Amino acid sequence: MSSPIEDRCLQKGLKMTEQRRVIARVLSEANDHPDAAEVYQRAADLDPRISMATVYRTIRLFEDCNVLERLNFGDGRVRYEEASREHHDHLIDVKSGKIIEFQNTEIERLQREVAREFGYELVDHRLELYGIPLSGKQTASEEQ
Amino acid sequence: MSSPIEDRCLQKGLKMTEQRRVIARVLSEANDHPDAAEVYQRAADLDPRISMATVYRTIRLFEDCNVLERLNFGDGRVRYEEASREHHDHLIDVKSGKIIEFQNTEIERLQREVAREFGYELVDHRLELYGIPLSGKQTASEEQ
DNA sequence: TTATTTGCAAACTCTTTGCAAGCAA
DNA sequence: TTGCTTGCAAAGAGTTTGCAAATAA
Repeated sequence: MSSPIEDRCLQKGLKMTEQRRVIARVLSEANDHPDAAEVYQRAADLDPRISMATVYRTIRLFEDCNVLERLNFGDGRVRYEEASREHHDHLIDVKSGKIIEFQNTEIERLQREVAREFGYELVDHRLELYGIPLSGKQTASEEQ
Repeated sequence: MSSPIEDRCLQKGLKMTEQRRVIARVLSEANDHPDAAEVYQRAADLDPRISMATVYRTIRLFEDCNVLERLNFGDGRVRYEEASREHHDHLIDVKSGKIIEFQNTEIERLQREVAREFGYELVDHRLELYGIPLSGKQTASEEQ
């Protein structure tokens, strides 16, 4: 039983050890944005033969292979998510910590425009919105 | 000779030591986005009686008083800039590391709209654009 | 078989903290 | 004077690395 991340590693010719398979599965199955310690926790639950050092080495390997994306919401923890998924930005609920993923093509278009105004071609961007729930309103998402 | 940050600290009733005055001046005079080590370097050049611990404590103090803003461009270094200045976002030249500050009210409006769609009131945001210079073009800014 | 990967523990980097001495108000 | 601030060195948190044993291909 392989995971999407494992498949991408195989395509790239990486040697797949049991530890890497487990970590790939943890990351593929994560619907949230775990940090290294959380990845280790979940991987160790599946297979206790995994060490923290291997988690760090594997995370870095996956990053270098562009199968994993590093997130940094400025709270001191580096978090990760699968990189193969469709592009999106993040809306963070500052009360609960809940993270909502969204896309907005109009904002993306304006970003390219801003970059071009300054003489640049946009190659990447990072957009995070921080919000508090509107009073008396149900939030529009149930994602974690 | 006081600096804008020192003035704001005095308004807030902070006890101003020589160390705090020097660090405030370093931060007020910085046109770039120094990290803690760079702040220490510049402060120690002005007054060798300053320790790294004091730099960290003072940076935190200034942050808590909202005279200093924490930046995180995802390169593993936490950087700072004076918080009293007008709001802006950052365009990072990935070739040279140059950082350009910009404002775009249309993007900001769309951000509030996105947040509201999900049932949130936008309280903060972080937007960073990463670009490479358009070939054959002069970049539109000389800022560092 | 053999080059790569792993676990362990030590090392490293960045940041925070306890404490006695120093200083601003 | 007196409570806040400092420098120092030690402690923490998070991450990386050297090395011998284990393992995928």
